[in-house]
Amino acid sequence: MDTELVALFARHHLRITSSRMAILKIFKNATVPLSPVEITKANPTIDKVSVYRTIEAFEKIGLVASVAHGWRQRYELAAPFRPHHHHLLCNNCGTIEEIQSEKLEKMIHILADEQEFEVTGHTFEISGLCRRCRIAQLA
Amino acid sequence: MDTELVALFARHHLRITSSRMAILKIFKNATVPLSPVEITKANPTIDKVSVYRTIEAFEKIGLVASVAHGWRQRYELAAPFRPHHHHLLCNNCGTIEEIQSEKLEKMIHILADEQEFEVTGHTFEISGLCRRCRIAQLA
DNA sequence: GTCCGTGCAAAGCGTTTGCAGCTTA
DNA sequence: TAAGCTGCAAACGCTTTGCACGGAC
Repeated sequence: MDTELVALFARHHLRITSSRMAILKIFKNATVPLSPVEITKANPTIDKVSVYRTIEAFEKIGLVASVAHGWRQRYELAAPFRPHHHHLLCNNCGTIEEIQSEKLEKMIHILADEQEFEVTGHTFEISGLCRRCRIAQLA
Repeated sequence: MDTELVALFARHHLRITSSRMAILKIFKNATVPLSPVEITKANPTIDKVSVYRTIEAFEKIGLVASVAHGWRQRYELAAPFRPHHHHLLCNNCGTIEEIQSEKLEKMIHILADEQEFEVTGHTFEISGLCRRCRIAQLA
Protein backbone atom coordinates (compact mmCIF):
# COMPACT_ATOMS: atom_id res chain seq x y z
CA MET A 1 0.00 0.00 0.00
CA ASP A 2 1.11 3.49 -0.81
CA THR A 3 2.32 5.38 2.26
CA GLU A 4 1.41 8.69 0.68
CA LEU A 5 -2.13 7.48 0.19
CA VAL A 6 -2.46 6.23 3.76
CA ALA A 7 -1.32 9.63 4.99
CA LEU A 8 -3.76 11.42 2.71
CA PHE A 9 -6.67 9.36 3.98
CA ALA A 10 -5.58 9.77 7.60
CA ARG A 11 -5.20 13.51 7.22
CA HIS A 12 -8.83 13.77 6.15
CA HIS A 13 -10.15 11.24 8.66
CA LEU A 14 -11.15 8.90 5.90
CA ARG A 15 -11.06 5.16 6.45
CA ILE A 16 -9.38 2.75 4.13
CA THR A 17 -12.01 0.24 3.08
CA SER A 18 -12.11 -2.45 0.46
CA SER A 19 -14.75 -0.58 -1.55
CA ARG A 20 -12.63 2.53 -1.70
CA MET A 21 -9.54 0.59 -2.68
CA ALA A 22 -11.53 -1.22 -5.38
CA ILE A 23 -12.77 2.06 -6.82
CA LEU A 24 -9.29 3.53 -6.65
CA LYS A 25 -7.97 0.52 -8.53
CA ILE A 26 -10.54 1.07 -11.28
CA PHE A 27 -9.37 4.66 -11.58
CA LYS A 28 -5.74 3.55 -11.72
CA ASN A 29 -6.42 1.05 -14.47
CA ALA A 30 -8.51 3.46 -16.48
CA THR A 31 -6.96 5.19 -19.47
CA VAL A 32 -9.88 7.59 -19.87
CA PRO A 33 -12.07 9.58 -17.49
CA LEU A 34 -14.90 7.55 -15.95
CA SER A 35 -18.48 8.33 -15.02
CA PRO A 36 -20.06 7.10 -11.77
CA VAL A 37 -22.22 4.73 -13.79
CA GLU A 38 -19.21 3.25 -15.58
CA ILE A 39 -17.50 2.57 -12.28
CA THR A 40 -20.59 0.81 -11.03
CA LYS A 41 -20.60 -1.34 -14.14
CA ALA A 42 -16.89 -2.08 -13.74
CA ASN A 43 -17.59 -3.47 -10.29
CA PRO A 44 -21.27 -4.27 -9.72
CA THR A 45 -20.38 -5.59 -6.27
CA ILE A 46 -20.19 -2.02 -5.04
CA ASP A 47 -23.49 -0.24 -4.65
CA LYS A 48 -23.92 2.76 -6.93
CA VAL A 49 -24.66 4.94 -3.92
CA SER A 50 -21.28 4.08 -2.45
CA VAL A 51 -19.68 4.92 -5.77
CA TYR A 52 -21.18 8.40 -5.69
CA ARG A 53 -20.16 8.94 -2.09
CA THR A 54 -16.68 7.62 -2.71
CA ILE A 55 -16.14 9.86 -5.71
CA GLU A 56 -17.35 12.80 -3.67
CA ALA A 57 -14.90 11.96 -0.90
CA PHE A 58 -12.05 11.37 -3.35
CA GLU A 59 -12.72 14.67 -5.05
CA LYS A 60 -12.79 16.51 -1.75
CA ILE A 61 -9.32 15.28 -0.79
CA GLY A 62 -7.97 15.84 -4.29
CA LEU A 63 -7.53 12.22 -5.25
CA VAL A 64 -9.70 12.54 -8.31
CA ALA A 65 -10.69 15.51 -10.45
CA SER A 66 -13.81 16.10 -12.47
CA VAL A 67 -13.69 16.46 -16.22
CA ALA A 68 -16.38 18.05 -18.35
CA HIS A 69 -17.06 15.40 -20.91
CA GLY A 70 -19.87 16.19 -23.28
CA TRP A 71 -23.18 16.00 -21.54
CA ARG A 72 -22.18 14.51 -18.21
CA GLN A 73 -19.37 14.68 -15.72
CA ARG A 74 -16.53 12.19 -15.54
CA TYR A 75 -13.67 11.70 -13.12
CA GLU A 76 -10.05 10.66 -13.22
CA LEU A 77 -7.06 10.50 -10.90
CA ALA A 78 -5.81 13.96 -10.08
CA ALA A 79 -2.34 15.36 -9.64
CA PRO A 80 -0.06 14.37 -7.96
CA PHE A 81 -1.36 10.85 -8.58
CA ARG A 82 -1.50 11.52 -12.26
CA PRO A 83 0.05 14.42 -14.22
CA HIS A 84 -2.28 17.30 -14.96
CA HIS A 85 -3.54 17.23 -18.53
CA HIS A 86 -6.49 17.84 -20.83
CA HIS A 87 -8.28 15.89 -23.52
CA LEU A 88 -8.87 15.69 -27.22
CA LEU A 89 -12.23 14.06 -27.77
CA CYS A 90 -13.12 12.43 -31.08
CA ASN A 91 -16.76 13.01 -31.96
CA ASN A 92 -16.74 10.08 -34.35
CA CYS A 93 -15.08 7.13 -32.61
CA GLY A 94 -15.08 8.41 -29.04
CA THR A 95 -11.32 8.15 -28.65
CA ILE A 96 -9.81 10.31 -25.96
CA GLU A 97 -6.26 11.56 -26.31
CA GLU A 98 -4.38 13.37 -23.60
CA ILE A 99 -2.58 16.65 -24.08
CA GLN A 100 -0.33 18.62 -21.82
CA SER A 101 0.84 22.15 -22.29
CA GLU A 102 2.83 24.27 -19.93
CA LYS A 103 1.94 27.33 -22.00
CA LEU A 104 -1.75 26.63 -21.69
CA GLU A 105 -1.55 26.42 -17.92
CA LYS A 106 0.36 29.69 -17.79
CA MET A 107 -2.16 31.36 -20.04
CA ILE A 108 -5.01 30.34 -17.75
CA HIS A 109 -3.42 32.25 -14.92
CA ILE A 110 -2.64 35.26 -17.08
CA LEU A 111 -6.26 35.44 -18.22
CA ALA A 112 -7.53 35.11 -14.67
CA ASP A 113 -5.10 37.70 -13.35
CA GLU A 114 -6.47 40.26 -15.78
CA GLN A 115 -9.81 40.03 -14.00
CA GLU A 116 -8.18 39.80 -10.56
CA PHE A 117 -9.59 36.31 -10.32
CA GLU A 118 -8.13 33.60 -8.09
CA VAL A 119 -7.98 30.31 -9.96
CA THR A 120 -8.94 27.13 -8.14
CA GLY A 121 -9.78 24.96 -11.12
CA HIS A 122 -10.40 24.87 -14.82
CA THR A 123 -12.02 22.90 -17.56
CA PHE A 124 -10.45 22.53 -20.97
CA GLU A 125 -11.36 19.96 -23.58
CA ILE A 126 -11.12 20.00 -27.35
CA SER A 127 -13.58 18.06 -29.46
CA GLY A 128 -13.29 17.18 -33.09
CA LEU A 129 -12.02 14.39 -35.32
CA CYS A 130 -9.00 12.26 -34.54
CA ARG A 131 -6.33 11.43 -37.09
CA ARG A 132 -7.74 8.02 -37.91
CA CYS A 133 -11.28 9.28 -38.45
CA ARG A 134 -10.10 12.15 -40.64
CA ILE A 135 -8.35 9.67 -42.91
CA ALA A 136 -11.32 7.31 -42.91
CA GLN A 137 -13.55 10.18 -43.91
CA LEU A 138 -11.52 10.83 -47.05
CA ALA A 139 -11.90 7.27 -48.30
CA MET B 1 -37.39 40.33 -37.63
CA ASP B 2 -33.81 39.59 -38.51
CA THR B 3 -33.35 38.64 -42.16
CA GLU B 4 -30.27 36.64 -41.34
CA LEU B 5 -32.25 34.63 -38.85
CA VAL B 6 -35.07 33.95 -41.28
CA ALA B 7 -32.54 32.68 -43.79
CA LEU B 8 -30.88 30.47 -41.21
CA PHE B 9 -34.19 28.89 -40.25
CA ALA B 10 -35.21 28.45 -43.88
CA ARG B 11 -31.88 26.86 -44.77
CA HIS B 12 -32.47 24.18 -42.18
CA HIS B 13 -36.20 23.76 -42.92
CA LEU B 14 -37.09 25.01 -39.47
CA ARG B 15 -40.33 26.88 -38.94
CA ILE B 16 -40.52 30.20 -37.20
CA THR B 17 -42.92 29.78 -34.31
CA SER B 18 -43.82 31.96 -31.37
CA SER B 19 -42.31 29.47 -28.93
CA ARG B 20 -39.00 29.49 -30.72
CA MET B 21 -38.96 33.27 -30.92
CA ALA B 22 -39.78 33.51 -27.22
CA ILE B 23 -36.92 31.19 -26.32
CA LEU B 24 -34.58 33.09 -28.59
CA LYS B 25 -35.59 36.31 -26.86
CA ILE B 26 -34.74 34.81 -23.48
CA PHE B 27 -31.31 33.89 -24.79
CA LYS B 28 -30.82 37.40 -26.19
CA ASN B 29 -31.71 39.02 -22.89
CA ALA B 30 -29.56 36.66 -20.87
CA THR B 31 -26.17 37.84 -19.65
CA VAL B 32 -25.12 34.37 -18.53
CA PRO B 33 -25.48 30.86 -19.94
CA LEU B 34 -28.87 29.28 -19.24
CA SER B 35 -30.01 25.77 -18.43
CA PRO B 36 -33.13 24.24 -19.98
CA VAL B 37 -34.82 24.42 -16.59
CA GLU B 38 -34.05 28.11 -16.22
CA ILE B 39 -35.56 28.83 -19.60
CA THR B 40 -38.70 26.97 -18.61
CA LYS B 41 -38.90 29.07 -15.45
CA ALA B 42 -38.36 32.26 -17.43
CA ASN B 43 -41.39 31.41 -19.54
CA PRO B 44 -43.63 28.77 -17.95
CA THR B 45 -46.03 29.13 -20.87
CA ILE B 46 -43.72 27.00 -22.96
CA ASP B 47 -43.65 23.33 -22.13
CA LYS B 48 -40.32 22.07 -20.86
CA VAL B 49 -40.32 19.40 -23.56
CA SER B 50 -40.49 22.10 -26.21
CA VAL B 51 -37.64 23.90 -24.52
CA TYR B 52 -35.45 20.82 -24.81
CA ARG B 53 -36.40 20.26 -28.42
CA THR B 54 -35.91 23.91 -29.29
CA ILE B 55 -32.46 24.03 -27.70
CA GLU B 56 -31.55 20.88 -29.59
CA ALA B 57 -32.67 22.46 -32.85
CA PHE B 58 -30.93 25.74 -32.09
CA GLU B 59 -27.71 23.94 -31.27
CA LYS B 60 -27.87 21.94 -34.47
CA ILE B 61 -28.09 25.06 -36.63
CA GLY B 62 -25.44 26.85 -34.60
CA LEU B 63 -27.71 29.42 -33.02
CA VAL B 64 -26.74 28.43 -29.50
CA ALA B 65 -23.70 26.67 -28.08
CA SER B 66 -23.38 24.48 -25.03
CA VAL B 67 -21.21 25.49 -22.13
CA ALA B 68 -19.87 23.12 -19.48
CA HIS B 69 -21.02 24.71 -16.29
CA GLY B 70 -20.26 22.71 -13.18
CA TRP B 71 -22.44 19.68 -12.94
CA ARG B 72 -24.93 20.37 -15.71
CA GLN B 73 -24.98 21.81 -19.18
CA ARG B 74 -25.97 25.36 -20.05
CA TYR B 75 -26.50 27.17 -23.31
CA GLU B 76 -25.95 30.61 -24.75
CA LEU B 77 -26.13 32.35 -28.10
CA ALA B 78 -23.33 31.23 -30.37
CA ALA B 79 -21.15 33.10 -32.82
CA PRO B 80 -21.95 34.94 -35.06
CA PHE B 81 -24.90 35.98 -32.92
CA ARG B 82 -22.63 36.59 -30.00
CA PRO B 83 -18.83 36.86 -29.98
CA HIS B 84 -16.98 33.70 -29.03
CA HIS B 85 -15.77 33.75 -25.46
CA HIS B 86 -15.20 31.75 -22.30
CA HIS B 87 -16.09 32.14 -18.65
CA LEU B 88 -14.67 32.82 -15.25
CA LEU B 89 -16.91 31.19 -12.69
CA CYS B 90 -16.91 32.29 -9.05
CA ASN B 91 -17.32 29.32 -6.72
CA ASN B 92 -18.46 31.58 -3.92
CA CYS B 93 -21.05 34.00 -5.32
CA GLY B 94 -21.80 32.29 -8.62
CA THR B 95 -20.86 35.31 -10.70
CA ILE B 96 -19.92 34.57 -14.29
CA GLU B 97 -17.48 36.84 -16.10
CA GLU B 98 -16.67 36.61 -19.77
CA ILE B 99 -13.17 36.42 -21.16
CA GLN B 100 -11.88 36.51 -24.70
CA SER B 101 -8.42 35.71 -25.88
CA GLU B 102 -7.15 35.51 -29.41
CA LYS B 103 -4.03 33.76 -28.13
CA LEU B 104 -6.07 31.09 -26.39
CA GLU B 105 -7.99 30.28 -29.55
CA LYS B 106 -4.75 30.03 -31.51
CA MET B 107 -3.24 27.77 -28.91
CA ILE B 108 -6.17 25.41 -29.15
CA HIS B 109 -5.44 24.85 -32.81
CA ILE B 110 -1.71 24.48 -32.24
CA LEU B 111 -2.31 21.82 -29.58
CA ALA B 112 -4.76 19.98 -31.82
CA ASP B 113 -2.46 20.15 -34.83
CA GLU B 114 0.27 18.38 -32.88
CA GLN B 115 -2.00 15.34 -32.67
CA GLU B 116 -3.27 15.78 -36.24
CA PHE B 117 -6.68 16.44 -34.72
CA GLU B 118 -9.39 18.41 -36.51
CA VAL B 119 -11.05 20.85 -34.11
CA THR B 120 -14.80 21.27 -34.23
CA GLY B 121 -15.39 22.61 -30.76
CA HIS B 122 -13.90 23.18 -27.37
CA THR B 123 -14.73 23.71 -23.74
CA PHE B 124 -12.82 26.13 -21.58
CA GLU B 125 -13.92 27.53 -18.25
CA ILE B 126 -11.97 28.77 -15.27
CA SER B 127 -13.38 28.46 -11.76
CA GLY B 128 -12.20 30.20 -8.65
CA LEU B 129 -12.85 33.32 -6.64
CA CYS B 130 -13.85 36.65 -8.16
CA ARG B 131 -12.30 39.92 -7.11
CA ARG B 132 -15.13 40.86 -4.77
CA CYS B 133 -15.14 37.52 -2.95
CA ARG B 134 -11.37 37.54 -2.55
CA ILE B 135 -11.60 40.90 -0.82
CA ALA B 136 -14.54 39.80 1.30
CA GLN B 137 -12.59 36.77 2.40
CA LEU B 138 -9.84 38.94 3.84
CA ALA B 139 -12.20 40.87 6.08
C1' DG C 1 -53.19 20.06 -47.47
C1' DT C 2 -48.89 18.49 -45.76
C1' DC C 3 -45.37 18.45 -42.71
C1' DC C 4 -43.47 20.22 -38.72
C1' DG C 5 -43.92 21.83 -33.98
C1' DT C 6 -46.32 21.71 -29.57
C1' DG C 7 -48.33 20.18 -25.27
C1' DC C 8 -49.64 16.45 -22.36
C1' DA C 9 -48.70 12.22 -20.08
C1' DA C 10 -45.63 8.97 -18.75
C1' DA C 11 -41.50 6.49 -18.76
C1' DG C 12 -36.42 6.48 -18.13
C1' DC C 13 -32.30 7.22 -15.86
C1' DG C 14 -28.79 9.37 -13.15
C1' DT C 15 -28.34 11.26 -8.59
C1' DT C 16 -29.52 12.08 -3.72
C1' DT C 17 -31.38 10.99 0.88
C1' DG C 18 -32.72 8.17 5.11
C1' DC C 19 -31.78 4.51 7.78
C1' DA C 20 -30.18 0.22 9.94
C1' DG C 21 -26.29 -2.79 10.21
C1' DC C 22 -21.40 -3.48 9.76
C1' DT C 23 -16.40 -2.19 9.67
C1' DT C 24 -12.37 0.47 10.67
C1' DA C 25 -9.33 2.70 13.74
C1' DT D 1 -16.25 1.62 21.61
C1' DA D 2 -17.15 5.35 18.63
C1' DA D 3 -17.10 7.20 14.30
C1' DG D 4 -17.44 6.37 9.80
C1' DC D 5 -18.83 3.44 5.73
C1' DT D 6 -21.98 0.43 3.21
C1' DG D 7 -26.09 -1.43 1.06
C1' DC D 8 -30.97 -1.28 0.46
C1' DA D 9 -35.07 1.18 -0.60
C1' DA D 10 -37.15 4.98 -2.12
C1' DA D 11 -37.56 9.69 -3.42
C1' DC D 12 -36.17 13.29 -6.58
C1' DG D 13 -35.41 15.97 -10.62
C1' DC D 14 -33.83 16.39 -15.19
C1' DT D 15 -34.36 14.46 -19.74
C1' DT D 16 -36.51 11.63 -23.29
C1' DT D 17 -40.26 9.33 -25.82
C1' DG D 18 -45.07 8.53 -27.80
C1' DC D 19 -48.98 10.40 -29.47
C1' DA D 20 -52.69 13.38 -31.02
C1' DC D 21 -53.78 18.12 -32.00
C1' DG D 22 -52.71 22.57 -33.93
C1' DG D 23 -50.01 25.86 -36.64
C1' DA D 24 -46.56 27.23 -40.36
C1' DC D 25 -45.69 27.21 -45.10
